[in-house]
Amino acid sequence: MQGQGQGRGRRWRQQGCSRRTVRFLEPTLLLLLHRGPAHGYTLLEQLGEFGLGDLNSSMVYRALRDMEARGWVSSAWDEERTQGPPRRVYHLAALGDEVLSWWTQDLQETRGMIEHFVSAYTRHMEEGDGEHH
Amino acid sequence: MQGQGQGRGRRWRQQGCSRRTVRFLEPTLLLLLHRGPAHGYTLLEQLGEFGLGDLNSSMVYRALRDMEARGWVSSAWDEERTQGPPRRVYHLAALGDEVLSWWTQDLQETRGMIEHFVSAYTRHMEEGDGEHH
DNA sequence: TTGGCTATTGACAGTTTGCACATAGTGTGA
DNA sequence: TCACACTATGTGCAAACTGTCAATAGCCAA
Repeated sequence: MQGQGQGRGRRWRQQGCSRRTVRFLEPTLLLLLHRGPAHGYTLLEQLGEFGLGDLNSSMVYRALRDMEARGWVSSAWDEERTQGPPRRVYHLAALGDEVLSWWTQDLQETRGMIEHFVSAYTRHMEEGDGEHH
Repeated sequence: MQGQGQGRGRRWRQQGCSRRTVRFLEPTLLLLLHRGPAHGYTLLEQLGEFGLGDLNSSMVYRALRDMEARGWVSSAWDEERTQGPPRRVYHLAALGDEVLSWWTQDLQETRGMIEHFVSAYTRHMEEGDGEHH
C-alpha cells in the first residue's frame, strides 16, 4: 500500500511522523507543564509516554518558544548548573491553563468525530459488504 | 482566551477551520465513495454528515484530484448531462479500498492516544488538584 | 442578455514541517 | 591542553500544505 504513485499530486505522509503527532505536541506539553515547571530537554524525554517519542528536538523547542510568544507559558534561565549549557525552565502561565482545558475539550470532540467515522465504517462494511464499483 | 498575543510566534487557529477538519477529509471521501461512485459536488454535500460541513469546495475537489494522482480513486466525465457543466464521476479504486481500511485503523490509534491524554488529564486534575507553579 | 444556479479548476500568499546544522558549557582521557 | 563525547538549546531553509479568491463554463428563467 501507501501508493505515492506517479510523483504527481501531493506527497502522502512522506514526512517523518504523521500529522497526528504534531496535533498532540502542544497540548501534551501543556499537560506535562501542569505537573510542574520543567526544562525542554526533560519534556522531550517525557513525550514518549504519550506516543510522541519520535519527535525531532527542534520541533519541541520551537513549540515551547511559540507557546511562550502566545503567553501560554513563561520561561527563565535556570540558576543552578549541571553538566551542559544553561537550561531554560518553563512554567505554565494562567493562559496556558485555560488553553489546556479548552484543548482537552477539543480533543474529545475529535474523538467523537472519529467514533462517528469508525461506526459509519463498520456499519457500512457489515451490511452490504462490498458491492461498491 | 485565544491569546494570539504579540503577533510574534505562529498564529493560532486563525484559519477558517480547524486542522482536524482536513485530517478527516480524505478518509471520509473514501468512505463515501465506498458506498458507490459519486460526483464531487454530491460528496461535498454529504460531508456535513461527518461534521465537515464548513469546507470550501476547492479543498474537496483538490483532495479528490490528489487522491486520483495517488491511485486511490479514478474518475471519468459523466455522460448524461443535467443542468450545469459536465461532471466528473469518481470511483473508488482497489488501492483506495486498502487505504480506507488502513486509515480507519490509524484513526482508531489516534482515538487511543486521545483517550490516553484525556485520562491522564482528568487523573492529574483530580489528585493534587492544582499545586502547579 | 442579465443574472443565478450547478460544477470544476487555477493561482497565489501565507503557514507549517522536518532536517541539517550551529552554538555552547562541562567532564574525560591522552 | 587538545580532542572528544555528552547535555541542551537555537537557526535557516527548502519543500509541502492550507485556505481563499477568482476564473471558467453550461444550463435555465425572467
